[in-house]
Amino acid sequence: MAQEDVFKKIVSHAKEYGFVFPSSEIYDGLSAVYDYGQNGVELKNNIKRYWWDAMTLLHENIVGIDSAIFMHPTIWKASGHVDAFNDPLIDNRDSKKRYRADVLIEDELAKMDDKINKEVAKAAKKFGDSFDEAMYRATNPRVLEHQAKRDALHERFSKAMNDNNLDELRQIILDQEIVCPISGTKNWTEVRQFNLMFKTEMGSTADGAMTVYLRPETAQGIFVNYLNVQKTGRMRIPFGIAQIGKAFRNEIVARQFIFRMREFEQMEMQFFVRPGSELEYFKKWKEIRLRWHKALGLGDEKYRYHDHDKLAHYANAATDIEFLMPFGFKEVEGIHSRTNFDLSQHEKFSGKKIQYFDPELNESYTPYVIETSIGVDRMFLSVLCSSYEEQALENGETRVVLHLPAPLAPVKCAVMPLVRKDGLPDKAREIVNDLKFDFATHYDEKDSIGKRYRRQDAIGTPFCITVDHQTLEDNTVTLRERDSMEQTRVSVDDLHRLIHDRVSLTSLLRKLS
RNA sequence: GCGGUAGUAGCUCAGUUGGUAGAGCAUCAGCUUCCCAAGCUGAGGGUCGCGAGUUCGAGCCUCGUCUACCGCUCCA
Repeated sequence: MAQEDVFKKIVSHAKEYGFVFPSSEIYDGLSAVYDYGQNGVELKNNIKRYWWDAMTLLHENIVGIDSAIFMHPTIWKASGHVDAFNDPLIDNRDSKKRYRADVLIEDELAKMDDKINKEVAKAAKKFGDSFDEAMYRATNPRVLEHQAKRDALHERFSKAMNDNNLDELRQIILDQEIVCPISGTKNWTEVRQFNLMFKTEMGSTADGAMTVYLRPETAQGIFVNYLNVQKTGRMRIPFGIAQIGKAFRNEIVARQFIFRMREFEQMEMQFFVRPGSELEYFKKWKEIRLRWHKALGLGDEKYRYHDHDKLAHYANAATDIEFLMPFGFKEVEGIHSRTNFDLSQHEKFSGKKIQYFDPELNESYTPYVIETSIGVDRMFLSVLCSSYEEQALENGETRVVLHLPAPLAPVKCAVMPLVRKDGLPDKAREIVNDLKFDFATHYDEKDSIGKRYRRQDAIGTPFCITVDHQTLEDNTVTLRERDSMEQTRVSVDDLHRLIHDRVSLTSLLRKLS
């Protein structure tokens, strides 16, 4: 089966079994927004719990916070998000290529400069040593004419950019007869602005309202709380702050199911270190994070690092942990050495001193930061995709089974009476009422036992407990394991321990330390 | 955002030249059933993505719109 077909089946399966639904589906949906269903939310919560415990329980120098989605708008100026994601874009209808309108005009300006410079260079060659470039530029009529046109355009362009006048930008492109480098035509669309940040207003009256943004990343909530946590938690460098929360990006295109959504959830940890030691910690966190992924047992060969050659303005090292999805290796987690960029920016914009006094060095500095940032939804997708199997059975039938890591499974065990009579349901209920305090437990008495097993396979339940007539005699049940389909006869008294050994997060966490 | 393709029950799909919607699986109730989607009886569920138009009449034709997939494009 082609990988795309597998992916389609996984998407269907996710809906059919209550993992992921398209948002607002009865109103025809909302592009690139999805809801998690009754099983999806459990799986997602388990993933988050695994990450949270791995960070905060296993590292005594990492603490968590939960910052608000709304933040002071200046934060996004300091972080660079306001300026960096306001590109005016224009499409050429013939070549179907998209350009930044401002870049097209800047190129045109550069061309005009070239023309003038060539003119000057030609004159310089002609006149030799006695050539006075400044004088020539100031007096030659042709140069002056070109320069005037160029300056006029520059002024018009600057004004349009300052006023955020998109129609004017388009008009400039038309007036200058700028053509698409591919198609050579002037068949342009409107200029549109894509700001990746969602805007809203805070304050009830129109004139008193303030524009605020839905955060495009959770990291800034950590940076602006750095001082609070460091001081109140008596934290000493190196230390980390972890956070799980929603973030919002108004993506131009958002595709591939929950891989790229407009509303998504991040699990981020910012680790503050002494300047100069950042690359050492960068390396360390790359390893720690990969180990966290691999401990799930989804398959070591499905992971790879992707080191960035081109670094963002704030970073001095960056790598992705990529996972093999049905549509190829895709970024699931990013590990970045963000230098002291963010804290320095907030120091500058807030006017507050954000420094750490290092008692060992007896000096103050702005800490450097290593960031580990993982998308919850992408993690969810990687777990779902690698767990999905259409398995051919010996009897010629197929079963769909989710081989979810047991600690992440939405339901840990299902208890079912073999038949619906002779007091077996009562006995099964009794077992459920004992297990339900510790494990997500299902009870099911409907349909044949085989059908019930398949239903649990489809949502990845690791254990099925079946009550039969022998149970009434000797208090034993059969414990059926999801992946092998093998059954063992065990005492009801041992159930708790047997299940706990397999489904508790502890077993996963122990692999990490 | 552009281009192409598609949208009918929870899922997978059928639906003839335009004549008031079907199947399998799933769901629910009951019977049967001593371990891997068995069987029997019955039931519920769709204004055919949404909105206009053409027509005596639209799931089918036309336009618009929303959503998804594929290809561009973008991705701190």
